[in-house]
Amino acid sequence: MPQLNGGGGDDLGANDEMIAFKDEGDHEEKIRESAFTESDLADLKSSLVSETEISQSPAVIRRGQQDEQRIYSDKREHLDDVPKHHDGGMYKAPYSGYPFLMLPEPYLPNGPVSPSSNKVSVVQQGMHPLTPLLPYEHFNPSPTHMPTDGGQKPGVHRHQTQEISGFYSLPQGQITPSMNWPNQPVYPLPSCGFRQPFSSGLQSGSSYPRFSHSLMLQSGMHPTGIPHPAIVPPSGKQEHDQFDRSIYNKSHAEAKREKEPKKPVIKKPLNAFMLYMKEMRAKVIAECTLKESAAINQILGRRWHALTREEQAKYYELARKERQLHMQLYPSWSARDNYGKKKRRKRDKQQDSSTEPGSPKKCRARFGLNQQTDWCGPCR
DNA sequence: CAACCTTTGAAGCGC
DNA sequence: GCGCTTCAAAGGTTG
Repeated sequence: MPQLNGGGGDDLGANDEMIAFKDEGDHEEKIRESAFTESDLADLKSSLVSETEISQSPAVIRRGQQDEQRIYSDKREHLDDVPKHHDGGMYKAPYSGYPFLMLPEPYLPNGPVSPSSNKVSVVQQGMHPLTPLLPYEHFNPSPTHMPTDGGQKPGVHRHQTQEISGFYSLPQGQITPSMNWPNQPVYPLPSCGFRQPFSSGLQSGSSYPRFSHSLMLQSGMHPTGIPHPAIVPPSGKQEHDQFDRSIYNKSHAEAKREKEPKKPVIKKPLNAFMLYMKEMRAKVIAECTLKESAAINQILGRRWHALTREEQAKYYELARKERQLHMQLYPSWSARDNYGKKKRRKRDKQQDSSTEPGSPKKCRARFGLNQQTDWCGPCR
């Protein structure tokens, strides 16, 4: 784990992070576990057991067992020494980068959150439990979205407990682009003389993803009925409508066959840099009046390297929490599940253009980026 | 309208 | 175990 106070590891890379996670996991586990009661965790455990029982592949079983074992052993290990850092229901994490680690009671299904409140305060409501960068502004946590009877859909993971689902049973909320992390560095708004070759103007509103109501209700939903940003329609957002239409263009059997195996796609959890990009993108857009993501990402890549270890550590830590939660929510999921689609496309493309010296598109893009060499200071 | 571009990091895969 | 590949987000651009 990245050293928050500058002590220890030099490398914030994935491997070191994971190793450090194992070594320094006690603190993290305590933080996480303080969100659950013992009975909650027992529920989680039993549900995970159920998950492994209904899982088909050995890999699924293996991961489910591992998760179950890990979670339960962690629970048993730390249940008695979990630091109680609650203040008015909001956990005060010792590490200030994660005010959202422990969700206050309003996040729980039975919490006092008013379902009618669409605009909620940052961090507290309407956002991803671990990434306040992910708004759920179009999600209406009406009771119809909350499976209180344990109703099970095909392919649904039964391990989802109410406690964990509480993490995701978030009311509508909106995050302003200016939302910051507690200790997040603030970049001054420059008089940016950036020349943008691609576009101009700042789009009103946030660039953060917005999950449409219909999307959530149809397939952007965690199997438990809890929407999660990691869950997207089977073919992705752009193919969403196409998917429905195509069914009617095919024979009934074909459509049925095609429809059945398609499950909501569970996306990979975001890594540290992705989380950083999500948070800072709007800021860079505002500062540099840029909209083209490739250029923005280059800026963000440089800024990422310019961050201090401590600043990066916040995101590595958050990413680790993301992975943890993702693993708990989808024990049977593997990155392999989303493998192959682009790979096949790329392979086909390489076969087609194996004799070509280079990609004109890439050269064009590089040329376009060369036009941006006169970035203003804040955009470097 | 799918694919591309661009970034870093995590994970999968093949050897 | 190492190196390569793929995918995660984003949205303008391209074909």
